[in-house]
Amino acid sequence: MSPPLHDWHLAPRQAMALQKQLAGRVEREDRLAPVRHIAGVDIGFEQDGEITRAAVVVLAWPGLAVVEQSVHREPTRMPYIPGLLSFREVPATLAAFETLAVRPELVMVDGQGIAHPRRLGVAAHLGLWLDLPTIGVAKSRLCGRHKEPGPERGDWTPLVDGDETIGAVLRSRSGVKPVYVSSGHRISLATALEWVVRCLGRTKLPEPTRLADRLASRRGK
DNA sequence: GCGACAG
DNA sequence: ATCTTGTCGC
Repeated sequence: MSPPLHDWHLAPRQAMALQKQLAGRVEREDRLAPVRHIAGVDIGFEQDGEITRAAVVVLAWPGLAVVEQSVHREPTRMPYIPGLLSFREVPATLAAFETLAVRPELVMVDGQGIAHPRRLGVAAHLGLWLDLPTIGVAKSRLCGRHKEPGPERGDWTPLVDGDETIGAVLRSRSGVKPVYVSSGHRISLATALEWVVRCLGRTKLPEPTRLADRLASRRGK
């Protein structure tokens, strides 16, 4: 389905060099097909982190009804290293995607898109491998500076690193810590923000990510 | 050298 | 990420 871009088992040093190279291939402009299905992605762990559990939930648009789910478990490959999260989580995610009957036109990932030191967070990296539009929706900040967004749902402020705007800090729900939204691949920040807001339910996280999070952590409802 | 640091 | 009950608030 997705052509191999590179090897996954790399020393941190090599992984970082690869990220800089791949970042040059990430598209920040919109290149979206009509959206009929949106996928949410998240990773969880079992047995003290020994097992990595990738979860993908596909929702229909409009309506956001769940149409398909996929879970893939495998031995954890490497430890968590800030900035190298994709090397730990993307392989398992790709395996989960391969069992899907539906190919979504948009994917939301729990983590950063290009709001990353070398502009290649998990969402951007996954987008390159799947060659699909992806959006990063993180619960906390990895890099960049920003002002506090307004108090109402939908209020947001730009996430800036140096002289570059790498994402947005969005108040997805009033009275709750904001989420960090950034384009992953084949989508602009403005469009990414529109889709995240459109997919908001009554919780902090947009539905795709929220449902994937539950499935990955194997929590019921 | 001293912090910061997605999940 | 994960270990975990009750509790405060809309």
